[in-house]
Amino acid sequence: MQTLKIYNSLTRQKEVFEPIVANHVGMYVCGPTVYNFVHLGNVRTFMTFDVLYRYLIHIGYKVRYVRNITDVGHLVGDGDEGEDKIGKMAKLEQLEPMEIVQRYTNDFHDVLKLFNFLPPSIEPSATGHMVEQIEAVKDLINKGLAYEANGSVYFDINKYNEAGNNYGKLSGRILEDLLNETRELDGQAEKRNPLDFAIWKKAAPEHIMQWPSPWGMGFPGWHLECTCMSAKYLGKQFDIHGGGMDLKFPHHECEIAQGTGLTGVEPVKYWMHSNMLTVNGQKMSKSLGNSFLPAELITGNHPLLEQAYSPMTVRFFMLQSQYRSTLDFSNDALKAAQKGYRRLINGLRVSKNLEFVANDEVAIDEKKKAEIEKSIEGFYEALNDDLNTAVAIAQLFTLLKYVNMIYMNQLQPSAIGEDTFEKLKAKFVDFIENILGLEEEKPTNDEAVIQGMLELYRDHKAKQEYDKVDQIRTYFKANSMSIKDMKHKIDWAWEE
RNA sequence: GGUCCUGUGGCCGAGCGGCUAGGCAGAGCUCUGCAAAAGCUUCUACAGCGGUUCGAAUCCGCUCGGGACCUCCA
Repeated sequence: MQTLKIYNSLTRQKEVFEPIVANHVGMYVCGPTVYNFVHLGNVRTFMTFDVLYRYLIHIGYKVRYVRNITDVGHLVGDGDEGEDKIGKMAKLEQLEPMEIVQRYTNDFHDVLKLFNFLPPSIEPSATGHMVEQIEAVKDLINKGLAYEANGSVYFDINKYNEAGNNYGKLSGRILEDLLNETRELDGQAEKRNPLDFAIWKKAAPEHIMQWPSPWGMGFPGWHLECTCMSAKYLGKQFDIHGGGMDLKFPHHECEIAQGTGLTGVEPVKYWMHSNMLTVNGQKMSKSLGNSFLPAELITGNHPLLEQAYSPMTVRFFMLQSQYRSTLDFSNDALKAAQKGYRRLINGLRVSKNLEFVANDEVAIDEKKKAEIEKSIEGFYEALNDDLNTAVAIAQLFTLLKYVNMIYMNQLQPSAIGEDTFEKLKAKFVDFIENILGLEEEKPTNDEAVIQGMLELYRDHKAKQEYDKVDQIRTYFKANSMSIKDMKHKIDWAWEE
C-alpha cells in the first residue's frame, strides 16, 4: 500500500497516515447548512475530500465517508441569540422549514453531480439525530461539563479545561486572549464564561423550528450535530475530519471539546482543512457577496465572468492547486484551465483506443520508458505528499506527451515495451477518471456539427452528387436521425 | 490589537537548502496543399534589504505589500 502523508492541522505538520483500524478509514466532512445555494468556495472543499476519498479507495482502503447536512441549529448573525438560518429563510420565503431544507439539499446534490463528486457512504442530517443530540446534552450535564441557564444549555469551557483539556489547541488559541477579545454579544449574561458555547438553545415561542427537551422547547447548538453524527457512524474515535479552514474556529474546536468531554478521548486523529477560494485576493463568501454560484459559472451569467466555464474546467482548475493554498478565481486562470483540461481530455479519449503493435525491429528507448515509469511513480508520490494534485497533474502532462506521440505515430508502442505501454494506458485513464474524477464532457453544441452536415448535404444536392447525398442520409439514419428535405428548407429530426 | 498564513516569470500555480515542476500565453522549427492537432526547441522568476551557509524562492531578521481567523461562512 502507498504511504500517504497528511498535513494534520492539530499537530501542524505532515504525518504518515495510519488508520486506527487497519485497512479501514473513517472520514467525516462538514457538509453545508442548507439554507442557501452552495457556491464555488464550498465546492472546492468538497472537491478536496472527494479526491481524498477516491485516492484512499484507490490505494486499497475500505472507506466510510460521512458528510452531513446541517438543517437546524446554525444561527444567523454573530450572537447566540440570532435566528436559526433555516427558520429565517423559511419565514422570508413563506415556506415550511423542511421545504427550505429540501430545496437546498436538492441543489447541493445537483451541484455535486455536476462536478462529478462521489456520493458519501452516509449523509446524515441534524434534524434526523435530535434524540442523539439531546442525549449528548444530558450526558454533558451529568459529567459536569455543561449547565442549564434559562432553558438553554452551555458547554462549560472552564470545567473542561480544569479536567486537563485544552480548549483552543486546534486553532492555536489561548483562552486568555480569547477572553480579552470577546465581543459584546447578546445572551452573554446567561453564561458563566463568555467563551462557553450553546449546545442547546431555548426557542422563543415564535421560533418555527423547535423540539421538546428536558429543558423545554428548543433546538440543538450548531456544533453538536457533527459530534453526535460522527460518533454514531464512525465511532468515538475516527481517522479523518475535514472541512474548510474557516470552520477551524469555533466549529471544529467545539467539536473536539464536545467529543472529548463526552467520551474522554480525542475524537479525531487527523484534522484536515482546505483553504479558501478567493476573488481578487479576497475570500469568496456568502456574506461578502462575492460568491459565484455553479449555475452562474456554467451559464457565464455573472458580471465578472467573460464567458461560461464547464464543470470539468472548474474541477481541473481547482485541482491544479494544492488544497492548503488559497486559490484565486479569475477569467484568465479559468481560460487557461479550460485549454489545459481539453488537451488532457483529448489525450484521455485517444489513449483508450491505443493498441500495442509488436515490432521487433524497433529498439527499446530506455530513456522514454524510464520517464514514463517515473511519471507514474511521481503521480503517486505527489498524492502521497498531502494530496498534491498540482504536482500530480504535472506528471499527467508528461504521460500525455507519450500518449500523443504514440497516437500521432511519432513513437512506436514497441519502443517502450509492451508492459510499459499497457501500464501507461491503464494508469493514464485510471488517474484521470478514478482519482482526479475528471471526465470527458460530451459536446453541448452537436447542433453546430449537424448544421454543418446539412450544409454539405445542400451543396452536394445542388451539384447533383447523389452518391454523396445518400451517404449523408445513411450517416444520419445510422444515428437515429433523418434528413427532412423539404421544398422550402432542409432540416433534420429524430427518426420516428 | 491578538494568532496565523502569504508575496514565484505576461497570467495561473508547484517547489520550501544544491537537481528544467506543470498549465496557459509568446517565439522558432518539424509535420501539413493550407490549417488545426501533435512533437521538438526557446524566452521571460523567486517583493526589497541584510544575515546564516561551500551553496537560499527555500533557513533567520527587518521593511513593504496581500490575506485568513478571533463565536455568519467551506
